[in-house]
Amino acid sequence: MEIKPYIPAEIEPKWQKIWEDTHAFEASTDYSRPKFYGLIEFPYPSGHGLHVGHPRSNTAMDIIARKRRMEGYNVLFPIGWDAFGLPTENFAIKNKVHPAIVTKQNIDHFRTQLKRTGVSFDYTREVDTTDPNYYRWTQWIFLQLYKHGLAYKSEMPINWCTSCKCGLANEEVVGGVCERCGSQVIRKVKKQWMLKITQYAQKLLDGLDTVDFIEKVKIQQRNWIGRSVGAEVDFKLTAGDEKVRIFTTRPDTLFGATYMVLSPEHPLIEKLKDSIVNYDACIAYRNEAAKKSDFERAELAKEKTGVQLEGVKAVNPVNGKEIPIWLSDYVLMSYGTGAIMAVPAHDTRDWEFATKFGMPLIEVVAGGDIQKEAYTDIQDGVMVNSDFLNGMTVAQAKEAIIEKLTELGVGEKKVNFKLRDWVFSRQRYWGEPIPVVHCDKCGIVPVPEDQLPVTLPMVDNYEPTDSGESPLSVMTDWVNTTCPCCGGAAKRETDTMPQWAGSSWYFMRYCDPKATCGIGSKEALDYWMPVDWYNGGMEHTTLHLLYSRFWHLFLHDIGAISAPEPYQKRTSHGMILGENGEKMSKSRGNVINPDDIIDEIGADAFRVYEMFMGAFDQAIPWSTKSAKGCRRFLDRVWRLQENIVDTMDYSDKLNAIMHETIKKVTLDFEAMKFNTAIAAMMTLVNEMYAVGSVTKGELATLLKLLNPVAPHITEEMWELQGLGSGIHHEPWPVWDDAALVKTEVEIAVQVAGKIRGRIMIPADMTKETAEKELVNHPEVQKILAGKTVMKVIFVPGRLVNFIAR
RNA sequence: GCUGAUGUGGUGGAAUGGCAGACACCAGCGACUUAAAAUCGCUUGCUUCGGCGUGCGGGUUCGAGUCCCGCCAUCAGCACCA
Repeated sequence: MEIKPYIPAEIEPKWQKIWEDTHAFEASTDYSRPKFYGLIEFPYPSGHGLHVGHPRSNTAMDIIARKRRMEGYNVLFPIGWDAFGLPTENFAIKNKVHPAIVTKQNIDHFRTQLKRTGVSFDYTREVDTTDPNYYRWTQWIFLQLYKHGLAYKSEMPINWCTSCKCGLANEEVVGGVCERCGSQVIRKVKKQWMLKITQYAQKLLDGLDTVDFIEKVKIQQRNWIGRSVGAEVDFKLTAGDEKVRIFTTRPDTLFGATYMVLSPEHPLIEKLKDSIVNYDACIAYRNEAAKKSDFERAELAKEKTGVQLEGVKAVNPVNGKEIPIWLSDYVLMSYGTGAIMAVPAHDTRDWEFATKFGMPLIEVVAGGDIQKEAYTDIQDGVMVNSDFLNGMTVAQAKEAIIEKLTELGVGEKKVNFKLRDWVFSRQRYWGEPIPVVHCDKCGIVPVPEDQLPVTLPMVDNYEPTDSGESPLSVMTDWVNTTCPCCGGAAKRETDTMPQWAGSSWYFMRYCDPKATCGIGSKEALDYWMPVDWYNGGMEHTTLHLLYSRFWHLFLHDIGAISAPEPYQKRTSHGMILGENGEKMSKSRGNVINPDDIIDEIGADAFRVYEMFMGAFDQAIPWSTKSAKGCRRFLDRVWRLQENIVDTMDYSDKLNAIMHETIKKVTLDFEAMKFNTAIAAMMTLVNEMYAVGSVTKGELATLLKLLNPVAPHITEEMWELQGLGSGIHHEPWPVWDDAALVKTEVEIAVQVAGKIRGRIMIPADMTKETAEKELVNHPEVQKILAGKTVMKVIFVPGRLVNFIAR
């Protein structure tokens, strides 16, 4: 039969319009139906537009969402814009356009591009983090955190460019110098708003046991939180009344401590100023250390540096021994207490430091060779040189020493977390204003909730200030206000929130995006939350995923949301690399624009390729040639219409493979093995061509299976074949296990594990029968000629292995 | 450095401890065509035809791409990019 040609440029816009006009993918507010909430990370609408990486996650969740609709669920699959942030602000400064205007343009561009890919987002629920109706509630959440003591101000080091005289993001610091001007960047201390995420460390850890995240995400989060059990121990000093508290995970090695190390920023240095003989050298060392990042400082491979505090020593509380105190930058103020006892015999970094500076080693756990390297094993060692601990295992010694320290009142058991509090201030314009005012009389006063949002003033100058304060600080009309408490003159907080703020609760807002009396109505939040399935990048595992879980756990605790955890299931996609195998970036010149690909092969083929190109969770280089192969596949699907047998039954020849394919595609989609699901459909189509014709029933099933991946072509063919009013609300196909049963199977014949031939046997042959009788099979006889069989191993449906001599 | 992952033909990849290379891409040959494109068909890991082959070296097992130990290489994150 003559059929019209397949022209994606005609059918794709046609169906996109029909879906929009019929509200096909809008979530229903019929809360009696079973729900499915599928989520992708909302994009940052950058000026460069969509790149081919975005559609990977989008299409994957789109497949799941479309399949769920066909399975009868009320599906929420929303989209929004994470639109505050540094790149937009920098673009705006450079090009003299207001960030709000840039943002609007970028969002419009992104939306247009996204719509072309045919993703079934519910665009009526769009969320934009820069919309005052949205950030009003971001500010509200901040106030709740503040009221519950989880937001506080603290001195924190920031990156400070000595030439631009402004604070820099880590990303703007390249190799220790300012990305813009190349001048040296130092760490400068500034008062910053902090969120006490550490108070939720244990809850964030425990919650992981209740959710279905892929294992590597759970492991990364657990390691990031970094719970470790140890002890805090007080060391007296030989000068002054001060004590130094140290944290250690190895209190059992206390008798092996030969010196102490303080972080160069440790406040004790100031307090002991008068007792320290070489105070100037200590300050010089601290200034040197300020030039390095924590990351550089903690590096194991680097040469250890340090300076000894002269004039003061520390006293080991268990044996009264005096040990020297050093400053070294490998001890960070941000972890533990900023001070350690150094046990060079049993800690690698201490060992390196001690070897370099000639500090003594005392072996307290026997079993290694401490002259060669630190002995860090905690399983097999036995305590020595440790007074009352001698002869104990490491585990026993830990218990015993903690008991002793507690008894003496010089230490205690301590759970410590690597997780640090969240630096929440930015000295930037393009972010949510932090809703507090500073009053000379009343101090920090939160803006009353009914006065939210505190809107960003629309002004012309949002460039960084020389003082390092936020650009908002020079907008006196906005800054000067009255105190909500006493009515006197007060000043607004001029720091803004980080981009993380808006992205920490957007998934809640989708449930009820236009709510005006809260983050969303209780009814909507109760129905939709938690997110059933959240797919995103591995790069968001430790920060965004933890921050947003923290906010959600907190909102649950104050009764604002019922579900305890925000995400029931979390999966991850791999990054799409350029054709040269490198990360796509403008500077490398290897960026692929989806618009170009869609122009060339159509959105459906683009989607098929995005899903077919490789394992979903792996990084894959892009290949435009391979993408064209996917277009060929759709052409072949289209041309199946040339030879159709008008029956809804499956033909005998294709019945088995039809059911196999339904099963494979159904299960593979759920496991996000999209590449093998598509391969199975390709195999089915190849088989249909081998048969020479398809029945209308076979074609209908193929179209339904393919619809989530290639929605436009399948809608068009469904209509052309007169199969109904829209494939997207057809029921998902089911397979019949009975149709999969085979009477005969081919198995491999091995001799001593090596393949020697293949034979056909009845599919239901039992292990006993096979092991007894397969030796007599004529083919097997040939293979085994002249050998004596010692043992037979039979694996049903797979192989038989003869151990023979 | 720390944490997590990855390594299989010319390329992307497939394979509950059980027939390595499914499905594609590229390339080559053939058909159709005045010709080209498109399409269709065939070939396609290496091989001295014995075999050899899943980054390298060991191990467990009747059997290892898959499990264990030790290396090497690459990628992601490292808290102010999001």
